[in-house]
Amino acid sequence: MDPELIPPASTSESAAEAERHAWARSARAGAVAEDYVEIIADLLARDGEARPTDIARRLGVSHATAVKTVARLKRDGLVRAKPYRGVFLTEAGEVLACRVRKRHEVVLAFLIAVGVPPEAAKADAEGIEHYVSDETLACFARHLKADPG
Amino acid sequence: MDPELIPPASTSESAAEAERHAWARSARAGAVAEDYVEIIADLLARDGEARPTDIARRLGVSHATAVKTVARLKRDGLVRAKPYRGVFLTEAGEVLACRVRKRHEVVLAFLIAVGVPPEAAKADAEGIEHYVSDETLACFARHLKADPG
DNA sequence: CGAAGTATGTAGCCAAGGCTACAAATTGTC
DNA sequence: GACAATTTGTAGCCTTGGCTACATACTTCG
Repeated sequence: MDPELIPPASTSESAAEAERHAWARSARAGAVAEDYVEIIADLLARDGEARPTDIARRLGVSHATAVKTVARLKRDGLVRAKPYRGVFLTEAGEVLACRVRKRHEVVLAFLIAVGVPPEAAKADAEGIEHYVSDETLACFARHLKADPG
Repeated sequence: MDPELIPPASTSESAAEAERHAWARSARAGAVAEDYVEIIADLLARDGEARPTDIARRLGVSHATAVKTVARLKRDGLVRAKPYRGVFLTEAGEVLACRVRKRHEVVLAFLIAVGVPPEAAKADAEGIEHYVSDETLACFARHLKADPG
C-alpha cells in the first residue's frame, strides 16, 4: 500500500468520483423538497389552495409526514404556512417550483421522444428529474426542438 | 369539499402519481446500496480487494460511514466481510453489481451520445442510473445500437 | 346550536446515512 | 520483537423522512 506506487491519475480520478458522488448525495437531499414544492405549486394553480392532506395524497405519504415536511420547508424559507390556513410558496419557493416544473416537463417529453412508453416515462421522470444538470437539460431541450415529434 | 364533485379521473390520477412517487422513494432507498456494491465490485476487479477506507475515499464519505454501511449490506446479504479481512460480494451482491454496472454504462454512453459534455454526463449518470426502469434502459440501449457514434 | 365527520397538528417511535472522537488491530520498519 | 503509522472498528450524536396514535380545530348538517 505504498502511496508512491499509486499513480497520480488514480488519486485525482478518485477525488473526482468522490465529488460526483457528493453531488449526487446533495441532489438526493433536495429531491424531497423539490417534490413538495412542485406539488404545492400545482395544487395552488389548480385549486387555489394547497392543503396538507392533498399534498400527502399526491405523494402517497401520511398526512403527518406531509405536515412535518412542510414545517421543514417553512424553516428553509420555501413556503409560508399558518396553522389550519393552507400552504403557500414564498418567492424562493416559486422560483424553485418554476425551475422544477420546467425540468420535469423537459425530462418527461424527452423520454417520450426517445421512445420510452409513456407510463414508464412518467414514473422514471419522477426520479430522474432531480439529478439532471443544467447542461444535460439543455441537451434534452435541444433534441426536443430539433425533433418535436 | 364534497367528494361527489371530484371527478373519478382526478382520484385515480392522484393514486397513480402517488404510486410513482412511492416507486421513486424506494429507488432512492436502494441507491446507496447500489453505489457501494458497484464500487466494491470495481475495487475487487482492479485491486483484488475492497477495503473500507478505499470505498470511503471513492464515495467521499468518512471511513466510519463506510464501515457502518457495509455492515448493513452484510445484514442484507449483499456482501461478506470479516473484521480486518476486506469486503467481498455474495452471489446476490454480484448479481446486483453486474446489473448496476451495465445500467451505469448504458446511461453514461447514452448521455454522451445525445451530446452531454462528458464531465456533466459522468456526474449526472451517477444520480440518474438509480432511477432508470428496465424499459427506459432498453430504449437507451436501442438508441446506442442504432447510432453508436 | 350541537353532534358527527374531516382536516390538521402533535408526540413519539424507527431506520438510514451522515459525522467526529476514540479504541483496537494490523502492517511495516528498524 | 517493538515501535510507529495506517487501517479498521466502535460509540455516540445529528438530521431526514417515514410511520402510528392521539388530540385538537374546523365544517357541515340535522
